[in-house]
Amino acid sequence: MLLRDFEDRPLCYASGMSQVPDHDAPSVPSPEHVAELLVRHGYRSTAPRRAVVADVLARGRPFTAEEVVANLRQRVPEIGRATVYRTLELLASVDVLSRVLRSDGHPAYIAGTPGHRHHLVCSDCGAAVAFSACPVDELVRDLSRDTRFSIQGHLLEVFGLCPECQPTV
Amino acid sequence: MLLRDFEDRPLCYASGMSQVPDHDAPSVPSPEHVAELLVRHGYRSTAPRRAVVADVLARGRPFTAEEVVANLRQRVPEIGRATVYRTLELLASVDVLSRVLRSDGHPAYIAGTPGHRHHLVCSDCGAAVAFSACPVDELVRDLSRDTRFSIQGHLLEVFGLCPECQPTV
DNA sequence: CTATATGCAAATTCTTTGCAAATCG
DNA sequence: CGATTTGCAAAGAATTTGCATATAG
Repeated sequence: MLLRDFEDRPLCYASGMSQVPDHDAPSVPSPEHVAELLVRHGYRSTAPRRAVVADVLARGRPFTAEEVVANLRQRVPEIGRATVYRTLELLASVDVLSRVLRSDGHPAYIAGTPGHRHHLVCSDCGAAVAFSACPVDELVRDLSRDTRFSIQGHLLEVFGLCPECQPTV
Repeated sequence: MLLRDFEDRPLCYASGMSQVPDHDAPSVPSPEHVAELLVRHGYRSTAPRRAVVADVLARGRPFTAEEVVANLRQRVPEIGRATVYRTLELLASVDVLSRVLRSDGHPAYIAGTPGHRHHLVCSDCGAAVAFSACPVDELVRDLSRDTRFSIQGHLLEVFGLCPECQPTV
């Protein structure tokens, strides 16, 4: 499909040494926490699922199902493509992952979005910074009142160029 | 693929008789306006493109490329699938359409989004209401300052149930 | 044990591409 | 006319499904 290659580029903001006050690299729950979460929801913690979880938690940027498949296949060749797809959906259903629309137009997931979080994503290298300041809540009240919709949720993504990827730094 | 069927459901807010103060059904530019826009951008206004435009402008909710293909094929059987895909991308590039992530997880387009607009979409029937009040601008200033990203744009979608689709009206 | 989850391969669905023929301006 | 656009058919991706087998609890 000729995806933009987000794999082999350096992370601008990996974790830890962030220069970013008030905003963090996507916070990553531990694999154990996720395993427990699955069990709590009545699912089983299996080896293939743990492999997917480990892969996915290590990513700080949006990724597609196929990217996970490709990467996992290298270390766990026997893992089934369908299992990866199913597990990603499962993880999204328990809010370990969020579905996002990547700036290249492909539907993708992003990890580490417990609670109410959004992402600022670099459209060049794909680096993601999470932020929790969400200005949508008040808007939602207005919309709810004016439209009589019962509002369930929202999707907010911000795109831009991270410092490393800007033309003239 | 078993998509949620947004085709044969009634529009909750079609156009005109909106009960929605300050928020409108997605505003639809005229086919002629779009044709002129294409020409102004150096593209040609051709019959197949006009057919796609007509189809697309009549939709008040997010739709996929395949949905347009299926619908167009009924009245213009000779139209090529590739032409539809190409035209949709073209229309998105001149801002007649916006790419959105539909609540069923499928990448889709939505028509009638001139200027800075967002959509409140019913996750049951797919009805869309556009709104222009965007609370993101101030956030963007903060993010820009704090992260040093040069921010290019954002994607905001709100999901909920329209009045018609709520369990107990 | 037994319900759940897996891997595989095949079926579907979605999207893109190459190219000769048609068409807009 | 000449560059752009189209339709087609085929290639290429992405995603889903059915089912026998394996496994967690």
